[in-house]
Amino acid sequence: MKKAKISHNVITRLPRYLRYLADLRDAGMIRISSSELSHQMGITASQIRQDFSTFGEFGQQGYGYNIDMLTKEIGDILGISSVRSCIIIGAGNLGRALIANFPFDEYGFSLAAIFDISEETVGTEIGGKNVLHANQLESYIENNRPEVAVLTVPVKSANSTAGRLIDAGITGIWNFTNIDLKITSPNVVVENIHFSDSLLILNYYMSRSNHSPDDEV
Amino acid sequence: MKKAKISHNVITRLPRYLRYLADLRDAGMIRISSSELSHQMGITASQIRQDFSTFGEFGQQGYGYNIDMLTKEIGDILGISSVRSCIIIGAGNLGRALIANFPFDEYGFSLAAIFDISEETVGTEIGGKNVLHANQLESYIENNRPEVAVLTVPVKSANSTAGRLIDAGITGIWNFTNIDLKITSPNVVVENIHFSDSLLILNYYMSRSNHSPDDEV
DNA sequence: TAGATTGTTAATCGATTAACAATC
DNA sequence: TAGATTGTTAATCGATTAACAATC
Repeated sequence: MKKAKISHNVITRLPRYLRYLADLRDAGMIRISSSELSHQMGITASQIRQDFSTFGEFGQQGYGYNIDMLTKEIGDILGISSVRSCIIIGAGNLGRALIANFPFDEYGFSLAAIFDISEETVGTEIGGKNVLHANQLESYIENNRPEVAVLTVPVKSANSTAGRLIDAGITGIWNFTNIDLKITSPNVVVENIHFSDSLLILNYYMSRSNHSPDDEV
Repeated sequence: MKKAKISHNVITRLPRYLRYLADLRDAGMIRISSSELSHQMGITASQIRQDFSTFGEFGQQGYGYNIDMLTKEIGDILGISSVRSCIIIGAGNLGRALIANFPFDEYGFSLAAIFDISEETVGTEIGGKNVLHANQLESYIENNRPEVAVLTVPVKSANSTAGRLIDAGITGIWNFTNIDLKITSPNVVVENIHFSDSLLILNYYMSRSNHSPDDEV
């Protein structure tokens, strides 16, 4: 089964399309043309049509795109409709923030368990879930088969934890630690959120901007 | 003063170079060639040399790059050495996580103040700093001139808060809210951390991988 | 029907990779 | 010096934009 390779750039735009479409729907709109969406999003209508046509024919000549229908198609492409079980490793501040505020279920995930190693935290409840000790990771994964781990542990235990997760059968890691995980298994998907990289990029553009009005950012 | 436009792709790789160089230095290494770094990072040596040469001549034929020197150069390009004052708006879980764990000073920032609107939070201390009420934002910014705001407020107040920040003189926003801020001022730099986009991308690649061994990710 | 707008092909632009002379 | 490795130019590859026939 051969698949045409779809570029990473296209994939990264899909969630953004989804956000704009949700806003349009919330505003009561039914349909939108690529050119109108282009104005709102600040990208070319050509790119929008190219992006969508990568996955199918979602529009209609002379009409544009039906917002509900397009939302559903993009959601399906991104896998929102299928539910994947995930676990959070590390119930520190960041882990707790995700547990308290992040709507995993809106994005096709269900949060199944929380792990930590701190004596004070293990056994307590966070967000209605009992925090398990990380030494139970392997047995939990074998028995419950979650697919994804949210990695919010300190940097120094990041790689060892990731290794254990993968050995136990985890196939996706949402990595919040500020390093590139050393992973050899080709079947594991890793998606990074590198706070520090992002802040440095902000720093870069700030030191380049504002100095002369004709600079580009 | 005309500057050659440097591509965003190059900029996004700089923090990653910096992380690898720090690891190499920690491992006691003094110098590295583009080809050795290429193996470690999984990108081509050609790209590495191209990237660096965008900013200057940091290497030496027959020798490679001095790690300390290269680290310093890239750090300077990213603006690590200059200190920018920043404030956090929103002392919820995420704001607190950043205050507690994120080493702003390692990346050229100093955290100057924290704002919130909750009666319970305002007036308390977090990370050794007194939490101010958000109605003092304007006066604080005018008096203390922080450059950057870390936006960790709920989505519904994101745009209004951003507008106030910019009106008061903030020129950089590290945006953790899950939306694209509506900002018209051309001199404001925004860097987004969109958790939901990232998780959807993870979801996409998971639904595409593991099905057949010859698929690419 | 006439106007609007798609899906797609072709053209352009930009980014990555390859190659190699320069030189440490 | 000989070997290694850079910085840079040229070649390739891929992504974006433009154009337009198809068609709702």
